Amino acid sequence: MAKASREPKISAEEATARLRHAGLRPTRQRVELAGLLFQDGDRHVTAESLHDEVSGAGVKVSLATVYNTLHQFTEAGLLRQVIVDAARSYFDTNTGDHQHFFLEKEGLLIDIPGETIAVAGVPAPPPGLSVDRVDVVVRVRRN
Amino acid sequence: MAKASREPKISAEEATARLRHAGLRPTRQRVELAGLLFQDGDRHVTAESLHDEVSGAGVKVSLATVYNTLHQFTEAGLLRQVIVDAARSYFDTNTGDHQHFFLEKEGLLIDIPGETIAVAGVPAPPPGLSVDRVDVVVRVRRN
DNA sequence: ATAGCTGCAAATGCTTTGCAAGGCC
DNA sequence: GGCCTTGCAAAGCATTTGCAGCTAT
Repeated sequence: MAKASREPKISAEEATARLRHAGLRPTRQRVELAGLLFQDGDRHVTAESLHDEVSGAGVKVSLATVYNTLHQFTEAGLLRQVIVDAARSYFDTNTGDHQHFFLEKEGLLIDIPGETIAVAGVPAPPPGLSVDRVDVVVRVRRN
Repeated sequence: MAKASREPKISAEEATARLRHAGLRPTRQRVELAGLLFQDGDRHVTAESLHDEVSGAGVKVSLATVYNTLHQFTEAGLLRQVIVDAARSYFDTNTGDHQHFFLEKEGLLIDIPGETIAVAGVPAPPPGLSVDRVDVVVRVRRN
């Protein structure tokens, strides 16, 4: 059930550089997690899935640290949080403008490039409010 | 802090009829909750807010029953669940096609009529999947 | 009568936090 | 050395569930 066809994780040096850039101290755990997360531009993880993955790779990182790290990465702009499921939080390594397909049954997220979808007719928000972001979630199910 | 300008709740008879229609037994608690929920077509509640409201009205209903009732109403098609916040579930009395503004800071949901927003360019979902629904959440903040 | 509901309290599942020990600069 | 980070375990929340007692039909 492990992901067989993923590019090898990025080097510790790359991960370290990336962390320093974001103003985060490159600890062993962060470097390890960054290595797994940023190997390509399209990953969706939950704290648990990432913890399983890093644990499966033989690295010891506590679940609490995974949670903390995901939030730190998010604050640093390295990740984006995606809210589609009441039960758990997803984190997306793609921080750019894009939307998602979501397969609720399996907890699967699939990116939709930002230019693909056009949302027209968004009304002006009520007085005193301004638009922060427009999220589109295309909920899908298996046929 | 109570909502001062809300229409009086619908009569117990109306609520009862509505419940029977949905195939739900009109118990005291359900009639009471339905009366509060369906007084107009645009309410967004959480289990806790509804529990506070019904309790504040001097009616005794346990929080567990509020949760159960919200889910039963949702299954019966009387409510729709809205997922915009990782921390809590919202239920919307408007079950028709429409979208939402969401003020995260205050947990406030505001309806956007279905015809207002047009989402174009939704790509065909990956093979084996079909679109269930397209949710648009316009996240706003106070100026 | 009886199948279905309710309420309480306990349990659950995800997430956060306090704090001592350890690691990076 | 000093400050930041980690890890564990405990705490926290929203939500769900088991089950005895109650209620609508």
